[in-house]
This record gives sequence, C-alpha cells and structure tokens, in this order.
Amino acid sequence: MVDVGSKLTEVFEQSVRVLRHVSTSGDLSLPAALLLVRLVSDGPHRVTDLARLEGVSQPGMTQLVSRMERDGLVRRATDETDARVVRIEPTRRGHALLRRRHAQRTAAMRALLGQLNAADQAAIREALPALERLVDLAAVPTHGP
Amino acid sequence: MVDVGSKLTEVFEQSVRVLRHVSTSGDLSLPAALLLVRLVSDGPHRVTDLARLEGVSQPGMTQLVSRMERDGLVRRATDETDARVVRIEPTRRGHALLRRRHAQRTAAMRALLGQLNAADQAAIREALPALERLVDLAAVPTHGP
DNA sequence: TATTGTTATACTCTATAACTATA
DNA sequence: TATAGTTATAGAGTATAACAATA
Repeated sequence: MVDVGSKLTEVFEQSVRVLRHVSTSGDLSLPAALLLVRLVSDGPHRVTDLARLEGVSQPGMTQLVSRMERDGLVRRATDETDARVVRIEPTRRGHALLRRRHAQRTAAMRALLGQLNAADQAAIREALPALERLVDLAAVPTHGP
Repeated sequence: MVDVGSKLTEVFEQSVRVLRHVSTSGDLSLPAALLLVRLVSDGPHRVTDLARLEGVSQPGMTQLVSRMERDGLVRRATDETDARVVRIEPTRRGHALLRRRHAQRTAAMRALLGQLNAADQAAIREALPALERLVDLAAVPTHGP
C-alpha cells in the first residue's frame, strides 16, 4: 500500500517540471497567467480581493498588476462608489494572449499525455474531477469576490 | 467528453496553490528542496549535471548552490580526476531538514486529501502511478548523471 | 580550443514596513 | 480611526553575457 499523501506531494512538487515543459517562449509568467484567468473568468476585481484570491500580499498584487499594466495586459479603472478602490480589468490584448497561451499549453500537455499508455491515460482521465476538487480545496478561501 | 489536456493543464497550474497550502514556515524553497531530494536520492552531482537535471541554466545552478551552501544545506567538494569539476553534496543538516519537511508536507497533503469523499480519494490513488510517470516524462532528459 | 564553473547584470516575484488618500 | 492602495526596500530565483581556470 503506497503512502498516497507522500506520493501525491512528490507529484505536485515535480509538477513544476511539467509546467516548464509545456511553457512556450514569450509566454506569460505563471502568476500573470493565473491572474488573467481569474479576471477573464470572473470579471474585474479590486486589488485587495485579487491579493486574497491569489494568495499574495496586497503590495505584491499591486506590483504584479503594475507590471501587467505596463505590458498592456490589464488596466486600472476607478470605482464609481468608492474613490479608494481600483478595479482591475483585462485588456483585449490580455484576452488574446491568454487564449493563445491556453491553446499552446493544452497542445503540449496532450502531447505529453500521448506518451503514456492507454491505461495510464484512462486513470488520469478518471481522476481529473477529483484532482480539480483537490486543487480547489487548496484555493484561498473566498469570502465573496 | 472533457478535454483532458486542457483540464490537466489547469490542474497543474493551480497546483502552485496546493504547494503553498502544504508549505510550512521556515521551509525550504521549492528549488532548494528539489535539489536536496536529488542529492539525497541519487548522491553527489556536478554543477553542470544538476543544472541539466533540474532544468535551469548553469549560472542559475551555481547561484542556487551558493545560497544553499551559505545556509549549510550542501557543500562543494573537489573532483579527484578533474580540477574544473565541483561536486555538490548534501550536508547532515540538509538531510535532516529534508526529512522534516517531507513529514510536514505529507501530513498536510493527507489532511487535504481527507476532505475529499472516498470515491475521489480512490480515483486519485488509482491515478498516482500514471501521474508519476507523467511528471517523469516531463523531467529533463538524463544522458547519465 | 572546448569544458567547467563563476561573476556581472537585469528582471520577475515576493515580502514587510512606511506612506497617502479616502471613508 | 479604519480601509484601499502605493512606494520603499530587500531577498530569492532566474536568465544571458562575459570571464577564469583547467583539460
């Protein structure tokens, strides 16, 4: 009987290699990509919420947003009702880059999967919903975005 | 039929959150931990080989090794037969820290897994060997360490 | 001349502490 | 006074280019 916790920890730690493997040149960094996914999926958010949702400090989020704004991927907008608040929105270019990246990485991941035998591929396919729930559990708790 | 490549890419990208979640304070960084695992599992290596195996540049490996040497986790040793070569070995402290970290992270991962229902846990357990082979595929090709 | 490793430099990502502006 | 965000500063991690030492 394998130690599932131990093995799974190793798999997740080694997954940085997988991410490197499927990454493409001129690519978005991982934090930038995760932030864009968030903004595109769930709409604009304030800096404070993004920091909490992505699990980084508020200054860390300000800095990530600043780099991405400089690169034309997001923009800062003011909030109608509270002048302290900054709303972060993806730009058209951010959308486009994210789509391109997703297509490239998905193709690379499929190629990697294709090197496994059919039984292994099936096992991973079967476990996908469970794995999604597992990573969702690890997401920073949402007290309402 | 789900798009396995797409979903699996998302799971791996979100896995950084899992790693954050199971990380403990005063912990080793991920690159440092991966390097220690390598050295403890497979024995001392030269800088060039470590760079290739871990998928970073040679200067990047020199720098990682220097930080870890400063922290007393590894040491540099000379090669008997080639004076250009630097052999990197884990120290006793490196061994001890790695063991401690592994125990902590495994416990945290088990706790996370315990929040899933039995079917999900079983699916992940079934897929573990396949997932291990998948991350091994993504490892930088070894031309002999 | 080729290989091994380091140094120099620059950038991203991240944190904590101190600050500004608004509520 | 409390909240939202930024600026200042520091350190890890990474890269490329230039260098030193050895083969």
